[in-house]
Amino acid sequence: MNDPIDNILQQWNQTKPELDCSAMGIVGRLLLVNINWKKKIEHVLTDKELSFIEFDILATLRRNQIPLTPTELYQTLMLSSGAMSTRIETLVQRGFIERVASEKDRRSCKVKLTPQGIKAIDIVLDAHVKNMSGMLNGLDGGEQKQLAGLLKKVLLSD
Amino acid sequence: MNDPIDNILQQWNQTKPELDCSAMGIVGRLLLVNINWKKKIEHVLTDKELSFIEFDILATLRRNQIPLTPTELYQTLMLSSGAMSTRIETLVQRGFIERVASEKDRRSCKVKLTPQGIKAIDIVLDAHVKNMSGMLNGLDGGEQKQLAGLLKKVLLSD
DNA sequence: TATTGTTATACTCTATAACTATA
DNA sequence: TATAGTTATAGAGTATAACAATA
Repeated sequence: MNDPIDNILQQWNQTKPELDCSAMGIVGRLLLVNINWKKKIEHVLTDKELSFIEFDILATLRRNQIPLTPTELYQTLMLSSGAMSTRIETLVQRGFIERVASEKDRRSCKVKLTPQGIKAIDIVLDAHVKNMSGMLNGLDGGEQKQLAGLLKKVLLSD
Repeated sequence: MNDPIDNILQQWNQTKPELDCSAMGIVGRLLLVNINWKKKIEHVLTDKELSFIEFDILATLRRNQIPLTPTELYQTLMLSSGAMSTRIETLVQRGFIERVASEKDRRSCKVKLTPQGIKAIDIVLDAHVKNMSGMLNGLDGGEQKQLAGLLKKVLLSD
């Protein structure tokens, strides 16, 4: 059975037979799976009126249990400070988070989930986890473990 | 050995022990590998003054061997017609491609690589393939085949 | 002087829809 | 009427740098 990448590799093979496409077969497939999965994830999040990065901020706060500074957040989520400020502000205005002034350092603040924010992220998280399970339906349990292991190996080799 | 996702899963486990994180371990790792790999790919392409989508257009034309219409291009590359028009125009102005008027349908045209465009994409492609091979250094040959197979299975189950 | 966080600015990229020409 | 491709517009999102307050 052929997937979309098989067709691309076949075209390359006909055009440039000397080209070694083995790496392209892996990288191309991973990028394509990423596109498909991201669409499915965003579909669930949009349903709850959250962007991917907004979800990431709320989820990061939730699983850390303690409030984080804007600096910690933009470093964790690989965003500029300015972009993080904007995101924080819109989440504050929607009642999901609040800024708590620091007592030790008066330049700084902690970003904290509101009770409403906790409720919202818990609901979205539930839908998100179910959604991800569905995305993996094509693999059995053993294959899922295998895939996780291979991806982990790639991450650790970076 | 722990990767970044292990830490996230551990935090979730402490915060919400009832949450089944097995799917998150796979999806999270794939999204993270995608971020890392895309950065590396874009580093090589930027070096040659090409964006990812510009590279994709040139590569699509190269491996198809025959010129394609703008419509075929934006459908293949999942872009709007307007966005594709803009991309085509900048590539024309840089001498990589040209529009050839269709004889059969005077509304239409074919987008064709110039000799300079072919030379450019061939050089970039070479660097790109080498780059991708390097990205897979952490896996041996058997593991690479395994990963390709698992990703293919995911794509075919969508 | 350096750092925290915000604000102002400008830039890139896109989708949408209006538009032209042709089928 | 429908379609191919372009153009005009507006929106989302970002990084950068200037900025104010504090260390």
